[in-house]
Amino acid sequence: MTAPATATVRTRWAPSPTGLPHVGNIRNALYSWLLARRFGGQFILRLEDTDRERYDAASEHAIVHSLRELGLDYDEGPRVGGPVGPYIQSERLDHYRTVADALIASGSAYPCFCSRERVQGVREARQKANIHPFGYDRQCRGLSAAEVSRLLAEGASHVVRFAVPLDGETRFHDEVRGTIVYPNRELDDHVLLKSDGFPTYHLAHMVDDRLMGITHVIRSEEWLPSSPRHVLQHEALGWELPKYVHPGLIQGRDPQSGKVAKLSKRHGAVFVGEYLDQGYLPEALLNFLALLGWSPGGDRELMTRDELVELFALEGINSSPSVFDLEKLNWMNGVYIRGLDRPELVERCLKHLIDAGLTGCDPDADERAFLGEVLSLEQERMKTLAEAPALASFFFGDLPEYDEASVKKRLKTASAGPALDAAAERLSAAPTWDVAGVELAVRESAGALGVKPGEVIHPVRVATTGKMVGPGLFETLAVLGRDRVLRRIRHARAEFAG
RNA sequence: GGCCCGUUCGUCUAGGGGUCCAGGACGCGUGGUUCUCAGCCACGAGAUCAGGGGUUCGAAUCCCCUACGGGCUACCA
Repeated sequence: MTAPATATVRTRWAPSPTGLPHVGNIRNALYSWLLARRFGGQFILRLEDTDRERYDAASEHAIVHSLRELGLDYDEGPRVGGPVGPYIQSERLDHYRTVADALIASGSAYPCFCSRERVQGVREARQKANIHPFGYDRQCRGLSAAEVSRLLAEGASHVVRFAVPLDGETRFHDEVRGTIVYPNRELDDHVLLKSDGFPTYHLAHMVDDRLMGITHVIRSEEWLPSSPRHVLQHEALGWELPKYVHPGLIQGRDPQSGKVAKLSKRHGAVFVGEYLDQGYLPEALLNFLALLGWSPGGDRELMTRDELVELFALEGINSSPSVFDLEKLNWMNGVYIRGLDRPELVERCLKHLIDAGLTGCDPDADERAFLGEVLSLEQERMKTLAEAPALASFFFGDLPEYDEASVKKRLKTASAGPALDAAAERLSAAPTWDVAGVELAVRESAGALGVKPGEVIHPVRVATTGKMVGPGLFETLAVLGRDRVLRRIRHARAEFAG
């Protein structure tokens, strides 16, 4: 795609603060952000808080927080402001009222005084009798002007509905799907303004997109069926359509039934904050999410944020749904963790180590250096940062936690005792305590006993780390330090080895 | 039920009429490296491109039908 010659690209992410943002929501934010950054435009955050019943202040914070943690900076929005604010819908109610009035004046909308109960009853009856459209039966659309003003004067509760054309069809272009055709007779007269004076999504989003100069509306497939309503509203107002982009949905699998469906509590919807807390790196999450429904073409998979911006294009977006695959995210996160340099690795793991009580909340330079040595030994084994404490805990404290199976296999054997004794003796005498020094000591112990190095290495590993899996033994011993190593070997010798 | 959208290895995907008896990645299996695990490297299994009809000299690629999957069907977004 080529950059629009005249208008600059302006995209938005417009979540409603009714729940914490999950990866499905964030992917749309990502695509919107990427498009804006790719073409040097603006990315806007707008809060669609028009549902007073479901409003949740915590999710509002989570939305802003998640974007910040992921580094998806917005040019305009709540807190930062901007030229076409406010960016919170509840603060711009008059705009929606104005547009609704204009629509009423031109005959494209009308007040509806029907009760919720009647509307619901009608809907059910029509659906059962297969009368199209299934929803509202347009009773109030035929009200005389006199009747309307009488009811209005009485202060009768009402909503404002859009007058959908009775026949014909609505067609529009979707950037990833091509032409979409929708028969108008399937569309009932949807609500524009609720009885509490708040707009519905149908009205609010398009008014704001217009007023905020949004050029590309990126939202998932679930919005496709209501798009013709939005197109019709634009036509009624004589407004130019933004470009519509409807990527396929992200689906999750229900562990019970194995069936896939739109991400939801039951179907694997995990909040982004949770992934971040679990130690998934923002850059890995973004890279992975970008690939769920988009591809740069070819074999390219690992991409930095900048590369993503550089390569992103609407053409690569997929119209078919995709299943969120945690296994692949785990792999990718591991790749990114392995790419971290030592100070970064320490920085990112710090929170988890502190929470686990392995280090103080403000480690000094020496402690950080030690953490760096420890973590880089475990780095290649980490799938998430949260695994750091469990993997590295044996580096801390007097004694490690001894794993029963490991002890049984490597320490409670006839050869373990002599091996530990020999190792302890040579290690205590080792002239230098570094990788080469301890390696020499351990190998000489084996030589003296006339056994293979493994016969000493394995018992020493369990004696000093408590487990039979872990980083290379010599590197481990070097970091552990002579005192700790000898103490542990002697303890294991006395405690376990026959 | 109705309408809309979708359908390439288990999963994410490349591919857009001949170079595809379909390529890459995750996962899986085997082997190598090695003190274990991990990592890394190599190899392998895995898709009659949902099925059926067309169009064409030629179709994963274009058209139609069917099946299946998903979405929507609120004074929620």
